Amino acid sequence: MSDSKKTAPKPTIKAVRGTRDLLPDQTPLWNHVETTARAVFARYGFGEIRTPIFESTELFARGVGEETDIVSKEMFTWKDGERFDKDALRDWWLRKHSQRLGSWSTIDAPFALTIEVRDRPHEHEIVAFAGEISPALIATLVAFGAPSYVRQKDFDEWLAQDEPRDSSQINDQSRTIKAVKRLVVPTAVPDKGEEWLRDDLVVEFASENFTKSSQSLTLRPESTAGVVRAYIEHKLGETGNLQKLYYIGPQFRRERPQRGRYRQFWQIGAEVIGPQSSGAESPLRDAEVLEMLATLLDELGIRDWKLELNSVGSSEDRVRYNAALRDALQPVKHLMCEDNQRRADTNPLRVLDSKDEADQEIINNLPKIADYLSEDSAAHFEQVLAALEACGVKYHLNPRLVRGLDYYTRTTFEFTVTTGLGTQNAMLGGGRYDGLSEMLGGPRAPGIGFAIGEDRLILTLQAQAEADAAASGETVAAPKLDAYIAPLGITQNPAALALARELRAAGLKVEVGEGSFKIGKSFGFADALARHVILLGEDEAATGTYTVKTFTTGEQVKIPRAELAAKLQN
RNA sequence: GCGGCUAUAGUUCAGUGGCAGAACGCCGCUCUGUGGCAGCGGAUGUCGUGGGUUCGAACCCCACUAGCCGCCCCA
Repeated sequence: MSDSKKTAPKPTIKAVRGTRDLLPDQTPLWNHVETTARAVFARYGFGEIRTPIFESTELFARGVGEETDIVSKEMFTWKDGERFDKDALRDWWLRKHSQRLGSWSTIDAPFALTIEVRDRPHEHEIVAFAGEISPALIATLVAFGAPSYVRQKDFDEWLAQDEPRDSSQINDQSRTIKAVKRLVVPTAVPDKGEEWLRDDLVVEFASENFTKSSQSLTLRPESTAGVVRAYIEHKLGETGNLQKLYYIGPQFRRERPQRGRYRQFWQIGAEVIGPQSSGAESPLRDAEVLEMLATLLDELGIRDWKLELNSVGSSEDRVRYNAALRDALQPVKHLMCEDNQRRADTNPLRVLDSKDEADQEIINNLPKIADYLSEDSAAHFEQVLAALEACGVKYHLNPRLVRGLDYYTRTTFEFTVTTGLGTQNAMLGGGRYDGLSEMLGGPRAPGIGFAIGEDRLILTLQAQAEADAAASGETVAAPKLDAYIAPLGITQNPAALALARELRAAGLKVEVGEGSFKIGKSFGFADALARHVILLGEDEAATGTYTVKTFTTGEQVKIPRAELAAKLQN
């Protein structure tokens, strides 16, 4: 015992910031939400689409918008397939020095090593000259001509600082060594001396790009862009039909985690998109989507949702409104808070979102988007409202509802709740995106969609359930298995498993105990897990009649094996 | 990304410079074919991680990590 305490414990690995595990006590609720969503979507004619979890970075830059916070600072982006292009570098170097090289230009020159700068994988620096990482060879090369670039001492120090402190860091070092071995640069030629080895070479080297086959990829921060990409890629518009697509899956944004805000979070979303001739642009679609969401939230038992609705107009409307806002803000912006002063110049729309109390009066007197809608946009919005009223879906017009993704046009909306989410009270958001397909290089394909924050939905449901439990004084019990089989001795174990197999085949939910447990302990396990306990001892094995106890009533009966399954159903 | 609060047993938390605790839960026994109740007994642990101050640190200081709250943004 004391020995094992002396060995240094390995550092534990925990779920990374903003991610979490959903354990079996959580997943039933998640599955319930997803099952309900699928059922509702199916009734409205939606089919499921599954798009990749990572996409080309370019997709989000163009779709979501380069200037949005999501794209500019919250994406998990990396270079994939980037390899050091030794040939390209050699060609470059030989070309650069062809005159001086003369006949040398065809030979294999010794190489200089470069390493990736730590934590900045796309920057390289030269550390030593060598074909292999051997101190002897390095020493030789240093003597030969390397000193103008790197000193032996620097290289030694660099190696030393990478000495692993414990086993968990070995991989890190191996990676670095591997990087060193991989990145090989021709820079020196035997017998030509160090005249070749000048600092300007390093500078020039650093400014050249010697990577190949790299592409920038990004974990999806939202799914609409990917769905529209798929719509374009598979030419779904060519069918002429309206496409109604839904998805359920994780999204990734590198934000500071908070309650209801995670770096990996789940969205349930849907998109209605198609060529104009399919009716994709019809206000009926907007209303249908909103009515469907109201139905879904009702069926899930979300009690206090509120639909906030606005129209931000077409992209042309928005340009005009932005200009009007900018003009209106110019004379008063110096009275506003720092954030709003900045927004007044960079993104006037966002001023409308401001919660700064002192600025509210100014904001309320700013031009209203409604006054800048084109006739088409205004008529479209009116028809959406009319259809909602016909369906009896309550909404609140919020002229200050401005959404942060660039692709939104016309109808925008948000469903908020008051339970369980604190200030992150937006549980769901969406809107129309009539120009998105074109932005992604596709055909004209107006659309409307939404994304539900599943994590937030679940938090709300849990908060509601807690409030109910507190009000009624009752606690919700986890559903129990139908039976627990308690073998009374290890010799009964095989028979217990055989019985379990039989009952499970009959559709019962069954757990099997272990014959080495004492009977009291078995009862404890059984009561925690199941509604009935089946005792399996020598008597039962001999007679084929089993003792079954029902925990809720305390009743205990003997049941022949053939009748067990039927009796346990109740 | 910014500001604030927090981190001690499986869980909820107490402990503000001097032997690391309570409750619940857990384990054992009373009790080897009837548990839950009861009685008795037991173990809970790198006090988030790493440094520093101190004779002495869970406690004071610094850094880091993570969570929560607010901002920002969004789902």
